[in-house]
Amino acid sequence: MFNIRLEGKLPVYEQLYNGIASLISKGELSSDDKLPAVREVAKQLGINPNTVQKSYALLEQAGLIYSIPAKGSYVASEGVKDIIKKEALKNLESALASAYNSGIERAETIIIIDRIWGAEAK
Amino acid sequence: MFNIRLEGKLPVYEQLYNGIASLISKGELSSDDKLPAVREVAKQLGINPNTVQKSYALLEQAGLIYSIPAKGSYVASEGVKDIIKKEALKNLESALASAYNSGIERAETIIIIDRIWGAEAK
Amino acid sequence: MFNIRLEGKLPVYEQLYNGIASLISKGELSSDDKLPAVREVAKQLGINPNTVQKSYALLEQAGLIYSIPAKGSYVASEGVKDIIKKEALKNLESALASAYNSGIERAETIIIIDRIWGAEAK
Amino acid sequence: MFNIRLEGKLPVYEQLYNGIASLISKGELSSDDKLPAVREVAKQLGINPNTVQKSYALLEQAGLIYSIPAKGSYVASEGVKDIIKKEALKNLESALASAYNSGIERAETIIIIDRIWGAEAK
DNA sequence: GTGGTCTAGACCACA
DNA sequence: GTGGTCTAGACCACA
Repeated sequence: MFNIRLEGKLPVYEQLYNGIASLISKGELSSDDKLPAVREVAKQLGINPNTVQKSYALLEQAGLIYSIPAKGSYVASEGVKDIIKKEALKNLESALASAYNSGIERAETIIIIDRIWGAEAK
Repeated sequence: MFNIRLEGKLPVYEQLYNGIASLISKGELSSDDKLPAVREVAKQLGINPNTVQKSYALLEQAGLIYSIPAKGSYVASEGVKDIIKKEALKNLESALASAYNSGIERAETIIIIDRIWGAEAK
Repeated sequence: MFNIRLEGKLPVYEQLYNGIASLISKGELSSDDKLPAVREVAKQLGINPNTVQKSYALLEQAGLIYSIPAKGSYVASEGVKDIIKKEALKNLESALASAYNSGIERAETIIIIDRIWGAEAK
Repeated sequence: MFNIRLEGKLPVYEQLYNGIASLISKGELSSDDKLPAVREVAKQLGINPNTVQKSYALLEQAGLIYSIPAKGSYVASEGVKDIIKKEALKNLESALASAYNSGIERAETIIIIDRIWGAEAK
């Protein structure tokens, strides 16, 4: 159900968190859509239900989803995308400031940006 | 002794961590340099010694400084700057990826970059 | 709730860390189990909440538990027992090597082992 | 001068600490023997002088050596071997207790012991 | 109620 | 004087 690749060295629950947040901001998951059950996701991705549970808990804590006990978890309604965007912006500013402080050059960050957004943006 | 401004909503111990890491990567603190005592920093910045202690503990854990009880804390020796830079790069890539995923435009990130690095870099 | 004795000269937060890790590897605490609240443990053991907080933070850092603010702390999911065992084995090998280097006799270590594991194991 | 191999994943300063402590307990370094200068050791082992400095500081703190500024560092006189042995014993007991707690079998520890002390001890 | 942060202040071992 | 540990107690955001 979830088209999410787990890879890299970040904690699995964090990758899953980011993956779901990404699906929401891309519009592949809309307000009030039901998320697949914790056990479902666990089985499909081959990870432990507790790990999925943790990601869901963090998503709820961040206001991106809401859970109704014994019913399921749903994408939150009010301006979810904005919440995600704001959170991402905050992290970005913090990471950019740290990068600047540690002597990383402006040019280096632009290279990463072009790689991610695609250089076509020229 | 430390020229560090504490502001914003990040935890104080985290700001202090970043501030000291920044001084190291800027070369204002070099390998072998002694850091001011925990209580010294606390008094100067008007914060609690425990908070400073926490920052120092995190810096030691990250390999940026080492502490000898009853002696003091010192900037670590082996490639400290590189450690800081690598850590910052990893955070940056992660934050940029999240930003992209959440629909932030390339132009928006450039604006932040210009604000931090200074637009003169043109 | 926790059946843990605090004694000896190791820091309290370390004894508590070891005690909880031990409960997990003995199976008295299983994946997904909720740990008693920080304040709860503090009251029961007669120690300060901050000290418990420190132990919980170290356990989380070691990947043995995970904490969700305003929810609680839970035993981590993936192979917690293995993590504990591996860590213990590493420490053991290191300590035994140091013991050998410092001239401790084989017989002396066996005496300690018999005291801990119980000589009945014969 | 020092016949010490640095390898494995322990911090270098810790390996150096253990190596020197081992030389002392084996009698290859005796009371009041002069240790090679920090820079000497650093050059010979290809590591940073600060790292050596840290090991020396820890050895002094542990009472194994004493340093006379501008003269050098010397192996301590009173019962150095006993100090090392006591410290090793303390670590050993702690590690064995953790091993027991985490479900490691008595037999497993004996295997390691035989490997280190040599099975000839039969 | 819960984890997390922070202050104020004490004590310890060690140099 | 120094790093480190600990108590007592407050406040915060969040559920």
